[in-house]
Amino acid sequence: MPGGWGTGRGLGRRRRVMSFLQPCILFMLKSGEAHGYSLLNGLDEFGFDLERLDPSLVYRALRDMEDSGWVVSNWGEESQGPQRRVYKILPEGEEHLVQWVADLRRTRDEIDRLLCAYENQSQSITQKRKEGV
Amino acid sequence: MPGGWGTGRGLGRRRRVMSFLQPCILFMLKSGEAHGYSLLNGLDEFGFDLERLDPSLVYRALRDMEDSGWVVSNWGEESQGPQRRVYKILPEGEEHLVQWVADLRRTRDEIDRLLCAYENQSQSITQKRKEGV
DNA sequence: GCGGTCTATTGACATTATGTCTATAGTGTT
DNA sequence: AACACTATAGACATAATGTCAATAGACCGC
Repeated sequence: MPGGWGTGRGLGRRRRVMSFLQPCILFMLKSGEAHGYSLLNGLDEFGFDLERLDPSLVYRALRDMEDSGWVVSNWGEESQGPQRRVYKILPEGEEHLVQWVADLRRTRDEIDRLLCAYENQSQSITQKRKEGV
Repeated sequence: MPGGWGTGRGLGRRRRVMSFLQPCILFMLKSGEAHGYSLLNGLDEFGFDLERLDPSLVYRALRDMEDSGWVVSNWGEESQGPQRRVYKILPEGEEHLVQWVADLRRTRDEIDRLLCAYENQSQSITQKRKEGV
């Protein structure tokens, strides 16, 4: 949603989030600050296949969220290895996550509606076949 | 999926369908042939807001699906009003819908996973507060 | 018989979201 | 030194959507 949404027609404000990436990362940040690489490795919990997931997507998501004002970063205390940028969630980010969750819930319900309709239709066909119609 | 998916990294093959449009239309076409405008008006059943939904999206979805070989169209028998292009689902379309449904089911489950995690976290915080921790 | 409204479809252009590849850099291992 | 692993960034390509505007027949009212 960088920037705000159009005013015209469309699918309704905006297409639902499917790129789960941002909400998942935001959610992980709720339990404490972290740097990109560790967040990347935590994403398998949400169904991401780390073999395929390109790290640049995660870093981009973080930068975008920082531009949106949902998270802040600073270069972490030097430990070992290369410098790491440590991200922290902001109140704006928490608020946004609440909305995102509500949106995801609606999305799930809509998917469910289609799935139910699909299953019912298949079932009624099977039913008719059983009844010899 | 026009054309096939990349071979590199990414979110894993492809991002899940969220633009529900194509699967919903395909599903409606399962119960009988129809033209764009009537399909458009049927979309409110799936949670689309017809006030906002730009008709061109529906027509484009239909053309794209025809290019993909999932539906065919021909100009309907002249009834009244302007000419209408009548779409029919093809076996390839039905097969594709099956895959789409499986994909949607996975998508829903992944959303559920995040939602559950989110709810559990909020709950455990409330719990801790109750316990005075 | 002209203007508005509803049905019906199309095309062009703009913007956003994603995917893909490559570069850079420090650290530890062999 | 070559390699693998941690860590991040940038450029470019493509796909998915959104937005606008044009076209056209039919019907309704005045």
